[in-house]
Amino acid sequence: MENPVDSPKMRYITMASKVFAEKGYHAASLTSITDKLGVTRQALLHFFGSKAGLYTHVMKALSDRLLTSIQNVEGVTPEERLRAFFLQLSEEALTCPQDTQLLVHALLDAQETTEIWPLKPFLDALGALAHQTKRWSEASDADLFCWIYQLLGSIQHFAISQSTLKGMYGAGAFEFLKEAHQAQLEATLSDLEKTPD
Amino acid sequence: MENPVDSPKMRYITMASKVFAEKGYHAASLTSITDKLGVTRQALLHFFGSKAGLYTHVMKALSDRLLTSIQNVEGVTPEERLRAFFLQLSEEALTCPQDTQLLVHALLDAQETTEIWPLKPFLDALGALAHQTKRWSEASDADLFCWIYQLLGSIQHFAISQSTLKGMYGAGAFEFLKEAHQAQLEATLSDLEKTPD
DNA sequence: TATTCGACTTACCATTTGGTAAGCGATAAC
DNA sequence: GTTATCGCTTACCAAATGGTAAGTCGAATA
Repeated sequence: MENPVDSPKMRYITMASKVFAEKGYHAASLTSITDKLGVTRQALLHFFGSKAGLYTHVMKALSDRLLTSIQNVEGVTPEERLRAFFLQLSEEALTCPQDTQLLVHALLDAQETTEIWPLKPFLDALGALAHQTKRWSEASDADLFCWIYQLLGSIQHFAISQSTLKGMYGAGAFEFLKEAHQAQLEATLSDLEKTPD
Repeated sequence: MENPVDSPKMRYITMASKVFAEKGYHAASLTSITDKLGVTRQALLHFFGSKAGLYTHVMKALSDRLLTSIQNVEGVTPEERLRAFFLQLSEEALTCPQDTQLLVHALLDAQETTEIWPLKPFLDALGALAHQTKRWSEASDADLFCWIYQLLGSIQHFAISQSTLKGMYGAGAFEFLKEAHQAQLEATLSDLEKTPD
């Protein structure tokens, strides 16, 4: 099984991911994707059959990336790994918000369409990791999940708000917000050292 | 100045808000809005000039609703009012996620288009209220804002994830998640009674 | 009664959309 | 040398989109 990153198919998925992330599924036309690649629309249709087919591949790639990111995170103890994961996620969501945008778009679109849940493996893996920490080993699945989801929510919501916040308060003020956001995240993560009440 | 809720213009804005919330700006066609109203597409164009014009009115109405919701919240002390506001927001985001979806769609679209910031008055009012609490009276604007935005983020992210979570884990399991989410929110809000470290 | 005006509608249009059908040129297999 | 396959392209299409222009029709106004 060959899966080179520079194969045409992969190049198309990569570019499509960018455009879908920026504009969302409906606003992203096949032409707007292929224009940046120097090929015609039909190149995409040749490989993926339809726009929906392309989107499925894009979401699969996103799912794989998310899962890989949590599997490859550095650290010895579960606490270290979980902490490192969230810090890494926060930084990437701010510097390269593509995957976050893709994911939030998918959440919003979920009501109309989706039948598959590309982020389930990711969430399950994250839950399994958290469950190994002392803080959450005894907790209920619901409590654990909500703690995780709260972190994800505040990180991703802040990330997709970037342009809006810069526009409202200025790029300078946003730098302070980023620092405060980071500090707050680390404060929440330091709870991992504690045992439950 | 007359502004009855059942004027044609208002009916159009209300319905357009629903459709824009569900599908987002690009996927929502004028026809998909007017079909549910029993009028033709041109009725909208007559009142609002263009689709973009309609969307502007929709966002203005959203902005007004958000601002009103914080001004009308019940409670005597700032702590009570802020607490009540977030609890009310969380409940409404879950039972009637329309405004939340509208807002998140707007955040995602912000990079391409928007030049106006409909939620700035809302955020400013929320910040002003929080600043009156003992917990935050001495804090920096950035720290205060991030605390608010973290709450907003987790509430709204959880709300737009509703269908996805139900699809992934089942409607029954989601009820437990909702309880845990609520409990977690109240725990965070109880921090308001404390003074800063 | 005549006129204006608001709230639409019918008719029409250019553009863009996703999708189908068929073909083409280079490389690889036989 | 012929054939098949891969990775596309050109040509074409029906449907939907936002938008313009002009007209209709009832109620308010003069």
